[in-house]
Amino acid sequence: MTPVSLIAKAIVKERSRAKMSLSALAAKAGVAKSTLSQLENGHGNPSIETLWAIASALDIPLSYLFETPKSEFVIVRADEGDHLASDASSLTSTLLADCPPSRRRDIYRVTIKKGSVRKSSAHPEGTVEHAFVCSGKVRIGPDDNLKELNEGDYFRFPGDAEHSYESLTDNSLYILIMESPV
Amino acid sequence: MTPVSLIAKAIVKERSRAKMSLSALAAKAGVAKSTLSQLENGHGNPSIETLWAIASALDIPLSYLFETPKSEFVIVRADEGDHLASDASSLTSTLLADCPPSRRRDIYRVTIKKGSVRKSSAHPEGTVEHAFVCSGKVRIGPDDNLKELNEGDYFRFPGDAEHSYESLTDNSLYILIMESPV
DNA sequence: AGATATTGTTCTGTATATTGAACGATTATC
DNA sequence: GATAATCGTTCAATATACAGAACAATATCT
Repeated sequence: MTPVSLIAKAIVKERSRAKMSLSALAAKAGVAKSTLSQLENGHGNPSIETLWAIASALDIPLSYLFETPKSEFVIVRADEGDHLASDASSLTSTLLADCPPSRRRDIYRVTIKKGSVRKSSAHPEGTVEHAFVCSGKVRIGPDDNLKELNEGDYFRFPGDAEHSYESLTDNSLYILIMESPV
Repeated sequence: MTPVSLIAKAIVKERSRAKMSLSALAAKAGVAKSTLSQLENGHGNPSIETLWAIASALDIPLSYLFETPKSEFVIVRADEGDHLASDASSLTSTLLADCPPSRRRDIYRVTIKKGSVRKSSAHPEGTVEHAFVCSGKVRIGPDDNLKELNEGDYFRFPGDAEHSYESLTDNSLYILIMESPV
């Protein structure tokens, strides 16, 4: 995959997300329509300033033009996971998620009490959430994909749909990592 | 800060890290020395293919040419932290770390037994580690900045120096997030 | 020391990215 | 239904990024 074709796809995708016409984006970015048109068709070899102008007009950081997205469910139970090689047998380490390039990963500590259900509306498209339960038992996930997690369980799910959190024990503590396209 | 000046600094820094001469890098990347020279001096407006070639020759992803690093210690005790507003009082959420642009954040689950001390040599410059203790008590951090962490504690520290992990209880479980410049 | 590479910078010709206008095709407005 | 606006593409002219050679300065040889 050549860099230009990657960029081409990214621009097309972002422009449709921003609901802008090619002409409008070109005008806002201060580049010629023809330039943008060629770019979106994967032709040419744009300069960095051109890309910068386009990214700014789209309100996204430059690096977002190089990423390749993905989104899926992953659940790793407390006793599961690919253990990494470790010289000391007293230590086991499991890679729960490797980070795609150019994404934000904000880290939260969350405590939740039994009784109420915490609803969260859909985050921006492409958002992914990672939950890791430290103590207690929680029911979590998109409304059509709720999972029950025990201590040590890890769950990754799309955050760009309505989802909820609920504690099934008196108190629950979990780490929430909110991953969003920058 | 203009994009070209950012790129200029990044290339200079990376080239010195790779211990390459300007001529050697230009040759490996397949671009003229003059082009590279101008770039490093912040002149011109490079095309994406030129940057791509240089990044490849430096063995780094393109997006690394746009980042601005930082590194510091942060520790948030179990009962500390800036709680975010929450409609339901049954839920408290604390932002432990917001993610700088263009960095990898790989997530690990780690269990460690009492007795041995797990040593880790220095990771690439700019690496930051986040540790969140789920159960047990651990002593963790760079050798000159070891911290004792209890359940619920969060600790962020530079990973580009020698550091170690040790369990002070029979068993400990913590989440380790390895943040690296990419 | 003398000779020879190698360092990074500056210059000029050429290739090409960018522009602005003209284009037909669609959609909106009256 | 006719007019007007906007859509995205294609074309010629211009601005400029790139390659290659010449350059002085430093480093590495015999």
